[in-house]
Amino acid sequence: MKTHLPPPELLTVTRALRRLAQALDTQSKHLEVRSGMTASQWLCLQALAQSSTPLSARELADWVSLTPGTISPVLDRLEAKGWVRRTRSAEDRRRIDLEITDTGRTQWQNAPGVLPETGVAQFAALGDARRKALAHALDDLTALLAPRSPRATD
Amino acid sequence: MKTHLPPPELLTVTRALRRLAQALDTQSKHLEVRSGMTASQWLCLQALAQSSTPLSARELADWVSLTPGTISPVLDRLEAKGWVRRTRSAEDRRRIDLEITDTGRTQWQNAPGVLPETGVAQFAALGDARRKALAHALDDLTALLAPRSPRATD
DNA sequence: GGGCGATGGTTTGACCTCAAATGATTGAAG
DNA sequence: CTTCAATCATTTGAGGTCAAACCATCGCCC
Repeated sequence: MKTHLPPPELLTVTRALRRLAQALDTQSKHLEVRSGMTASQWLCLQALAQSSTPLSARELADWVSLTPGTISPVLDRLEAKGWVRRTRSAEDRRRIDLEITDTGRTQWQNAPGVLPETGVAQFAALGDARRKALAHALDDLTALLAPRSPRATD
Repeated sequence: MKTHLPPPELLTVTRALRRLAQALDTQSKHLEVRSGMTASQWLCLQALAQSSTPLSARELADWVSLTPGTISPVLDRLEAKGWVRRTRSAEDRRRIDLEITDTGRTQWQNAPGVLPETGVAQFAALGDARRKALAHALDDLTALLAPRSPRATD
């Protein structure tokens, strides 16, 4: 029996999460018109830009916390724009080696991030302690609500 | 020039937000197989269930923080299942009066929420102060990152 | 060498989301 | 009364997301 009725804060949390999710989506669209890349594409580029070695599709998917099926069409678009290179691996012909191209790297560097800039600026302007507190609280909440860690590697 | 380089907490925040967004999506799929309704559908039902008077499409859209164009197909599916009723308003024939049906209400009441139950339980089990603190922090962050309040009414 | 299960990537089907375009209907201004 | 801009809902087009089905390839075992 569900004795404990839900605490009132739950509504607040739900609302806030929805708004955040929506903000992420909105920023993604904004990013798209400004830089020609969506948030997912940005994230993939980031992962590839920061990796020293080529990634396989699964590795990239793990890195950005998405499924291989999801990033496949994303990579199609990135490849079409000439921002990533897909090459079949020589050793294991099932694998695809993913690499960012030079133009892809440039595009990524010049693009605004996945969070709205004004928000980021305000966040950065907060005091160090306050920032840490917010980040920590959000992390805690994430641990509660998104328990299945997408990366068991840490 | 972007003088202040981003604070390190930003990466944490970004990651956490992505995981939360993904958790919401996952829960939505889960909700779908368990109750035959997705998160958006659940939210629409909730709004209609809690409103004493019929809502127009725009009012409902505002309430759930979505656009009219988004909820239109959602309502199609809810109507097809017989969980909401769409009736053209008599006074203003442009308007659609949206109402939840009895079966819709029952379905909504019996469905798990839009947040993963285990997470909700853990959250509820926290101390009152801790809960409030988390909710408040999340709210602050939302105010920063999702400034365009969808509801100026409070 | 010939199966055969495991692994890697892609495709499919169903849904969500938004901005912009469309079609109806209203209300106000001539 | 007619017109015309504003408002309401829906449709369209482009993307994202997942699970599950699919095909290719590898590696092992006989």
